Amino acid sequence: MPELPEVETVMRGLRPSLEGSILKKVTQRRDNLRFPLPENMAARLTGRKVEQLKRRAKYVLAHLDDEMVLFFHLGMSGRVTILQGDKRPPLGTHDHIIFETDSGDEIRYCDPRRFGMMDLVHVNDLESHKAFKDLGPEPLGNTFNGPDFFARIKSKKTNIKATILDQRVVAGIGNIYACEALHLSGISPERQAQSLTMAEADFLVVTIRDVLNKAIEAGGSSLRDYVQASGELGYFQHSWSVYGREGEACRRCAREFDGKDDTQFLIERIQQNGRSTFYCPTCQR
DNA sequence: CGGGGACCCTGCCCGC
DNA sequence: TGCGGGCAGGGTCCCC
Repeated sequence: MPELPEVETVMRGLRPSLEGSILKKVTQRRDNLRFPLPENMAARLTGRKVEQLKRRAKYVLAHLDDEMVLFFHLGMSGRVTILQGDKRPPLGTHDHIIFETDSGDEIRYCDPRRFGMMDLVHVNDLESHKAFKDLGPEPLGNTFNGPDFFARIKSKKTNIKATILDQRVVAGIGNIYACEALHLSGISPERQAQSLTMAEADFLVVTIRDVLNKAIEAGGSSLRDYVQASGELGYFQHSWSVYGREGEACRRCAREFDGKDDTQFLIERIQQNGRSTFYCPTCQR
C-alpha cells in the first residue's frame, strides 16, 4: 500500500511522538526484514535523541543526535502504530520492532510480508546508500518538471506506466498512483514513453503532482482520527478514479459524455511488467 | 546499457 | 470446512 502520500502521512504522524524525543527502549524481535537489520540496532539506538524526521521517496528517515540516520521502508505490507497512555494491546506475530520514547509513547513497526527494510547509517553515507543512490527526483520538488521529465523519457522504449513506476525516473510513485495519474492525464499506459509529446510529458508531470498532493491532503485529514482511534498510520480510505475499478464505468468518460449512456465506457485491467494496470481504453489514448 | 521476468513473504479471497 | 490458486499498494537481482 504505502506509496509516497502514505509514507508522507506516516512521517507526519510520527513527528509529534518522535521529534525531540529520546529513544528510551528499543526492542528488536527478529534479525531481518527484507535485509538483515543493523548489528546491535537496539543498543545503538537506545538513549539517542531524534532530531528530525524526513521523507525521501518511500522512505522515512530519522536523523539522530549522533550523526546517524535511522530509516525504513514499509514494503507492501508495512504499518506503523503509535500507542499512548494505557492502551497497549498485546504484540502481534509481525510486530518486529518497538520503540519507546522518554515521553511514554510506543511505536510499533509491523510488516507481515517483510518486504520492508530498516537501516542505520552515518549521515555522510546516506546519499551513497544502495537505497538512495539511484533515486530520481522527488515528484513534488522543483527538479521534477516538464522539460527534465521529457528529457529523461525521450529515448525510453518501455511503456509509460512502467516508466513512471521506475524509481530512477521519478521517486515515490507506486502502482495505484501510476494508474491514477495516467487516467487523469488521458494517456494510455501502453504508450511507449518516448512517444509522448512535450505537452503530454508536461501535463503528466502536473497530474502526478496533483494526484499525490490530493492524496496527502486526504491522508492528513484522516490522520487525526486515525492517531486518536487506533494509532495506526498510513492506511486511509480513498476512492480511486481507476485503480481497482475493473468493469465499472469510467468517471472521466461519464463527465465528458454527460447525458449519454456511460456504461459503455468501462475500466479495463491488463498486466504490464507483472503488475495490474487499470485504465480506460476510451479516454486514455 | 535497457527491459522483462523471477523472486522474496504472508494473508486473504475465491472457486471447487 | 478444507485446500489450491491467484492476487496484493514493494524493490532487487539476474539474464537476455
